[in-house]
Amino acid sequence: MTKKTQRTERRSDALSKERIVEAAIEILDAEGENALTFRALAARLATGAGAIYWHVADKSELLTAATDHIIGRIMLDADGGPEDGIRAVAIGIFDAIDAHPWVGAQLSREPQQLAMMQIFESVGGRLQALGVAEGAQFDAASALVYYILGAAAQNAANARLSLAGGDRSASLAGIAARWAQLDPARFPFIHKVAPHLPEHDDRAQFLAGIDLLLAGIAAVQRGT
Amino acid sequence: MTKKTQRTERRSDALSKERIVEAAIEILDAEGENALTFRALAARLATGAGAIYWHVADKSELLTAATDHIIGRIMLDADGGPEDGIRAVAIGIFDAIDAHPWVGAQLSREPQQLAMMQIFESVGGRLQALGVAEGAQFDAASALVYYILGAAAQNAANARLSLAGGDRSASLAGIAARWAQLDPARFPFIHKVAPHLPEHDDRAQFLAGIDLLLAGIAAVQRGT
DNA sequence: ACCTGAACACCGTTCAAGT
DNA sequence: ACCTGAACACCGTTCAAGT
Repeated sequence: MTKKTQRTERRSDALSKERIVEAAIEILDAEGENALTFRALAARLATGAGAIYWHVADKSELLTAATDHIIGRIMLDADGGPEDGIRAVAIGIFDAIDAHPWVGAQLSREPQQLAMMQIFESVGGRLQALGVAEGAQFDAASALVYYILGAAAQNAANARLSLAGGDRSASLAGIAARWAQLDPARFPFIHKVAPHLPEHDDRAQFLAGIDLLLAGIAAVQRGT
Repeated sequence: MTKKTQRTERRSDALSKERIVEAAIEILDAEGENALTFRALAARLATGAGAIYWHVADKSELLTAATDHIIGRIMLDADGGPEDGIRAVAIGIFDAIDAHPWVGAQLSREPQQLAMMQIFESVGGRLQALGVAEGAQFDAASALVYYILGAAAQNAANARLSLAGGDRSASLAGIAARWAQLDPARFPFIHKVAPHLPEHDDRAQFLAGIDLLLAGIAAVQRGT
């Protein structure tokens, strides 16, 4: 019969690393990497800037945790046979970085973080299932992971540009225009390719690269 | 017969973009990315911080110019047949980033810079010489460039770690130790691979990845 | 144990003033 | 035209002080 029970709502939101990371992700997604400051984060969490340091060592740990959070979720639902599994992992990462460009930058900044290890493990394990020779597995896994991260970082950077200047097809057209300005004598290949850029599908091209690597791995395996 | 000609030595070193970029490269190489500030740069050039802005728009342009400077030199001396030329370009970039880790980070940050275009052109042109079908050239070139940049960024990050903690083999051993601590049930592949890490050769592994891609490109070409 | 918020040291960048 | 250096706005991080 206590009428004045815990009417104070008990701030269900006592600060925690998890809540901090979630708020950081919201800021990163909505306003980009530059907008994530401890002051902005503290304001959003309605606390002092210093409070965050009780739960998180520094900004680097915050970004690492945010990246692990995103990638960790992805890695759960990659399925299918070994080859398709590798494609699924790759596409999962690609789409995650499309949705959260800052993840791409962070992955290539901090190679020892858990997210990287998960990617490496899930690719490597599937290569084993694919029957790749023991001695070749490490190199093959590295190649796939390097490729995935390289594409990820590039896409993150391009997304950053698009964020600044309009939509995707507009910014592709802008890039094509810049390419066309390069000296044709010095850059013949780029000139030949530039017109195809606006119609070009990042995601399909990314997958094509994965398939090239898988084809190379298969070719080496059968001794071609 | 003017005795007091220009005895003032005429500071042969009037500020210029080129001198600024060179000084920036020296700081980046010697003390890392964090050490490059406009104040440090001004001090080294014996001028005011603001003077630099007369020659360079901002820090981003400075890093872009420094990166273009390094990569531009590399691209001149890649030689050999088309396949070997691609390997030479790749190894040139790898070694450049080994010597200047900050280049690796910068390349994946600014994909539209001249250095990237040169890499793309020199890889793409050689694919054409290799006889890769028109429609497959763009994807193949992208795959190679993504891979090269991904490996570059990872190596840059690892070099940053080594710079902090001792030499390369020591830091590889450190990484192997961290890998061994991961849960073996969740990370069986990493556990199998960890012991091979200390004896492992970054550069050879990087080249192995290039060869996988070239093998894949060849396989697709002959329709396998 | 956890939070507050002022303070510190340090940035990139600008700009009035000099030559 | 080019340089100087103080000033501005803004960081990450620390820490004495509170509850």
